[in-house]
Amino acid sequence: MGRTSRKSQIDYAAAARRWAEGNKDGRKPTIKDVAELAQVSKKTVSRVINNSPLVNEATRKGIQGLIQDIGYRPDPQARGLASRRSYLVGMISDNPTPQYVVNIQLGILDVLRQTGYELVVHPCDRKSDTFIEDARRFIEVQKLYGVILTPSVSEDERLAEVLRELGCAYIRIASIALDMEKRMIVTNDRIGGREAARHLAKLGHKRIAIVAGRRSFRSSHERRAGFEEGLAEFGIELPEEYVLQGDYTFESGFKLGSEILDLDPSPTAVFASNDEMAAGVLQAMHVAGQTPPDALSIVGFDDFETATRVWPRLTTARTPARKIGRLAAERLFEFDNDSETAGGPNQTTPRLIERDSTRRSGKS
Amino acid sequence: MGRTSRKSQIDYAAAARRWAEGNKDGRKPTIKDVAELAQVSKKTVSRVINNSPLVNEATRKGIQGLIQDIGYRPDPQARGLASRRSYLVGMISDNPTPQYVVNIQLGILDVLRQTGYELVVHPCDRKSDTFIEDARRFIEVQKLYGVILTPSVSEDERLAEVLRELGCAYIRIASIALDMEKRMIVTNDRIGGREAARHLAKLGHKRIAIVAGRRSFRSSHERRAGFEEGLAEFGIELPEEYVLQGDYTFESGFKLGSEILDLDPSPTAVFASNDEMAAGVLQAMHVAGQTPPDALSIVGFDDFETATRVWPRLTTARTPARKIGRLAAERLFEFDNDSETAGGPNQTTPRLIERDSTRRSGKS
DNA sequence: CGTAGAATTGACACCGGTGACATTAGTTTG
DNA sequence: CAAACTAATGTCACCGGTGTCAATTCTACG
Repeated sequence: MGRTSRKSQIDYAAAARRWAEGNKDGRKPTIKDVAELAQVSKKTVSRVINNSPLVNEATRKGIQGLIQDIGYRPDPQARGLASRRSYLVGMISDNPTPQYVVNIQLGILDVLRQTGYELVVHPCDRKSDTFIEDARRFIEVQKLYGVILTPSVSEDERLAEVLRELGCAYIRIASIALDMEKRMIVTNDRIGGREAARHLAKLGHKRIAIVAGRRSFRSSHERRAGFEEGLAEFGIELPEEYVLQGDYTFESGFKLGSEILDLDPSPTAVFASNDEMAAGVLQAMHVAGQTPPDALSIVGFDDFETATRVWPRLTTARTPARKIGRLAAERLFEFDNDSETAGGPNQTTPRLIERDSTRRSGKS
Repeated sequence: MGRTSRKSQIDYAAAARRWAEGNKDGRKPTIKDVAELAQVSKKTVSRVINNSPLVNEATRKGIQGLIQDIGYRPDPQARGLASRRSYLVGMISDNPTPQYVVNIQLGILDVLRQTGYELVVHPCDRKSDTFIEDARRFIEVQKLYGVILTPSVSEDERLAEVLRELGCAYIRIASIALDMEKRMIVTNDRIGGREAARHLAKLGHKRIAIVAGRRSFRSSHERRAGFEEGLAEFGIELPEEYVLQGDYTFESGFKLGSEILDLDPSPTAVFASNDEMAAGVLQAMHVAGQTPPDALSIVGFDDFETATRVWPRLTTARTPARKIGRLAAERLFEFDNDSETAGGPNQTTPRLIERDSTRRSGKS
């Protein structure tokens, strides 16, 4: 290999200077300009842009330099039109927690920044009856390169079906594997729930309640299942009246928090399956004149900002949202591999962050 | 006007049926297909799509129906390529508060949804030395239709200059008018600061401190200025030692909160110029064993989620973020008017929300 | 009724790239 | 040295629209 270029040497630097000269009016260079300056066809420049292996090394280097020098940027619209794709990645979400959404976005962008792709955000309402239709149009019309789905839309099988049908790459972020490995980022909420239970059990708590999220959410189910597993390890029962049904909102946490106060025998600890509800429970305690963790230890889930803003600061299982976004974007770009397995890490594990809302049982 | 179409009547409905017949393979229709079915040129269909007035009413109606029936959607890439524009709106932000960012996004999307435009998010770091260059590339390469700038990037004059130079429509969200009216959404933070002061003064407080934000932020300056105005109305002095310099972060609020405790004579109230810092002050009180508003009334600013999550819930001046996003997007689409004035409302005013973190001075 | 002016429509090149396929040049093989 | 490859590059139509300007059809009017 390593044949030298077949044409007489081109002075690319000189070509770049020539361009600078002849372009006083500041026109943006196109592929045609590059081709002419480099004395090759547009197609060869196109190959360089797309890292095609079918280009002589010397030619490639020269053209790359030229592109740098004159500041040529391929037009994504033209590229997309011709190749029936786009350089856009969509994020479809219906999660009401800004903290989560923004951090996932940031994680995705950490990766996209290096690729020249852009992120188009698309919140949605899964309950709308045009939801699937709207999403389909969005994906089809924009010819999205890929889509990242956050909970709970990520759990929607109809949407996944549409994505497959359209041949669009996609990654589903969820708490369990709902799809082929390469299409999932699994957050292992079950482990987080287990850690929460273990933490409280180790602190000597026996009467522990749970404020659960909506049953239809996988994460809610997983967090609870993990929690029960953790309790079981310590031989702790979870009586039915200790299971409070919330919906991940602060308000539901607040309401259930008051109910906890009426429980008899009263629990000494609660696991709220997200921070919002934990904050709600906490506030209910304050309103009732209690000061956790005196009478009640509280563990949350997610470690979003709220966890450190409230007092006492919440012990909570951290969901590494930004990292999740990053992984999702990374996997998205390896999606075209033919196998079903992921091309890299596709799991994250919550870690328990101990703060001030939990303490040893009995101490007061 | 109202001349009838010159060609013999076309049965558009029949044409649509014919399409459905001949398209068993589910190909997406293009403008060419529509044109052939309607027996007009592509250009006429193009005119219909773009609401050109140069189309006979009957023809327009027929083609519109046909487009509906066969589900034709113009390709934004092709449109953009030919007309040297795009159907993308950018949001450039460097605000660290997820609550704010997401709500602005939602507001923008409320408007975009009806237009077929999509939102591309672009967080940035104003301190990076390639910031301007990066932003320019983003805007130029994507040929953004318009850009919405949130504080504090919205205050960056270099960026505004780039936008103007590129002929890109843009809206700056900021607390004072920094630009032509049609390019601004003004949030009137000064009024919010004034309301905060009035509220505390009316409650009988005389010794009131302020936790200010970074001096270089306009909002911070405005909030403080308004606050001082409000105090002045009631003849209240703001001694220098009552001005604590923070930076809008929770941590700075926390740190300054402890310092407030050491002040002598100690203030009976504080105005923290955003909720994050207010929450920090509040937490510092808790850590010191105090329970606001007993010894210290606290007023925040923004009314983001944090305000209602902490205990006591914060009295605060509400920044209607989603509405701000909505207004910004609306104004963006009226941008092409030749005048310098805004085509609709371009101001919002914070409203004081009274909660539990403030009370009458002296009561304890 | 011929003609000017307004209303409508069309022809065609072009936006800036890429796909499919052809071509050319250098290398290896028999 | 011809044949058969391989490597490198080019040709040209086309992606799906829009801009420019010309052409056609009406309507109004002298």
